[in-house]
Amino acid sequence: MATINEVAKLAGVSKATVSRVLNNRPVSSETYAKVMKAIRELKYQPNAQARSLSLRRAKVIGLIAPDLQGVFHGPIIMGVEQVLQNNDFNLIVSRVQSKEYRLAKMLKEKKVDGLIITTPRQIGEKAILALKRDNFPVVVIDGNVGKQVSSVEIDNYQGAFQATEHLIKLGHTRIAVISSPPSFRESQERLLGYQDALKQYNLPFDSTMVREGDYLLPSGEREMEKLLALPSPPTAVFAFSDLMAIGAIHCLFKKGFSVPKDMAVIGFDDSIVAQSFYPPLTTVRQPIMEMGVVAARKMLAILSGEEVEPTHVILQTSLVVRASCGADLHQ
Amino acid sequence: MATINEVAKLAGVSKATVSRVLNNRPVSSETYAKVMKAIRELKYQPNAQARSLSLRRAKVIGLIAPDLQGVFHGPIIMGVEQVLQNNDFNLIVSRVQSKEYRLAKMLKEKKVDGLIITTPRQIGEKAILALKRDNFPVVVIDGNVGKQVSSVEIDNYQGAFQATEHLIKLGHTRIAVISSPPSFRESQERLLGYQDALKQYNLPFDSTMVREGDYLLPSGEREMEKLLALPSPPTAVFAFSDLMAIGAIHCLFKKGFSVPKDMAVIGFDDSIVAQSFYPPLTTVRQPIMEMGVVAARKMLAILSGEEVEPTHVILQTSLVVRASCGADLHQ
DNA sequence: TTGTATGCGTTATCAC
DNA sequence: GTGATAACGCATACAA
Repeated sequence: MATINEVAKLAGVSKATVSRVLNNRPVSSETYAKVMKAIRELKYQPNAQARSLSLRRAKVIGLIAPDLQGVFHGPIIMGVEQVLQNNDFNLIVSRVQSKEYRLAKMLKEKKVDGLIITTPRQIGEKAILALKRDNFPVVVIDGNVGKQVSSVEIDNYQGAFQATEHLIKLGHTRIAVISSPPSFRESQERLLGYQDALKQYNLPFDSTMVREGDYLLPSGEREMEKLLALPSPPTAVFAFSDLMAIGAIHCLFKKGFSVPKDMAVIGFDDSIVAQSFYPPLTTVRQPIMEMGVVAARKMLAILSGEEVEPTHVILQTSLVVRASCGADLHQ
Repeated sequence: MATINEVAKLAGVSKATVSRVLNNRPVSSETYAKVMKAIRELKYQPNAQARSLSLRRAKVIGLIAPDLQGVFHGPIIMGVEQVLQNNDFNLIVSRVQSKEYRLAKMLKEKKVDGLIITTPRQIGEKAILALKRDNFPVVVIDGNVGKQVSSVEIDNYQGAFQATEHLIKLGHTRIAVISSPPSFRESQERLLGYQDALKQYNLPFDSTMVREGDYLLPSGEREMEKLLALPSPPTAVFAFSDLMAIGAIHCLFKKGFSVPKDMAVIGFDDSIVAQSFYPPLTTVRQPIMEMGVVAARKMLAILSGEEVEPTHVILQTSLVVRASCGADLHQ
């Protein structure tokens, strides 16, 4: 590959001048033409590494996630990459490993200009705050590490409220919940939304109605079974993930029950499994890809100096009514 | 951040010596100790960009895909990133845009050392061959661009044969196919596997039994409907994706049919939707993540000079028997 | 407007 | 074993 020196030589100018036309700085139209001609002839392509070293920025940002696929992190990657690509940045993705030090490494090596960290449960708040303290650009998705670091989250409270309210308006009074681990912040937020909806409609809160799952299908199936064994079982169940909702339905189907006739079921996420299941799942839609988009925009704003103070955006959920609760069966 | 110069100064040695300890070259144990002490004190971290510029390799490889999420490309990314991380490489992911030139750009800029390209339908054979001609390290996943470029694919023929044979052994003689677009190579390979299985068991091939879908759910539903309208409908259907198989089942359920009692349905992929659907889908499993793993290993081998001649590995599929064909209902 | 010289932070090639 | 010094390829302050 040709270098800037060869282009300069062929065009009969100094490499400083070549650099100028590359960066759209004022040059005479004649030299511009000469240089462009040489660039084309040599098929010259600037070396990104040399440029990065000189400019002290890589035009690469890193994304750290516990998982690089799946219904949650997949769309986030899509969203992030989309806006980065439109701004001529590249995206390095990395799955977080046990050794948390890897996190800071990419930044300190200057391999990336900033880091977007999603669902930083395994990483730990202190590690992220340490980065922030060293003044590294950091944006967190779906995690709470304090007000010092910019973040984008979704409104878990509101999502849970919507789901519960939907069930209540359908006439249900005994509404069970299959939750995620209580230690997760979103579990608490969603549980609060559920309880507040109950309260607002003067329905009693019954602690036997809330079961703990782990977001995956088998836990939904398992907890539904326990719910069914209750002296007074629920008539509707709100699962904190689509997969657990589907797991609950598996249990119901195996026992010969019908959905939504015998039991209304509502999920959370609106992932591909919600749309493709039969009956199509009513669920709370998380604007997942948009989280990635917003996070990437925020990172770019930080890098360009537009955003100096950390900000926190909370994206709204929306209820997607399909067939698993008995409304709008015309899907 | 400290540089190698500051470390040298603090340790009272030259930066060449610091570089030596960093790269495990012979130094006296005393100087080694001095340098390490200085490194620790300054929290020195080598600058990856400077190193890349000097070494002319970035220790980054790029992955170009039509999509960065979903049941196919998500696992591929996982597989690739896993082996790269274990070898201290980073992964830049990029969704292929209309402008194909972006493809070569990362390579020519030396932002990445090599490129893994998946499902290169939109990219075009000539663009990839052009890269190969310029001697850029390239590995293709799930695409055929000729013997010149290393590739990893799955055995579509065998997968289709397995699926068809399974249905035949279950007693079916009228087996329909919901295919993918005939222009796709894998469509042809799978169709051949289907036909050969028929032939091997002395079953006639009926062209009205093969319908064309587009891998997505609605097309499965649509084509199932047409199949049902036939004078002599099939008793089993083999869809070339899980989503189309599920679409077919949607159609069946809406018409009051039961699966597998009234119709056996088999899919292809073994994606998350196959496992979570009810009835759980019998399907042909593609070792998707493994494709990523193999591709990444191959890329590393190319870069280290181990692999000089292009090789082509074909991964085997396996039949996952669940409930949608009536066998092994004990799932 | 253009050229010269220097810096960016490494590694590598020499000498010593 | 160790230390100068020259690349690596680009951007830029300063001169001209």
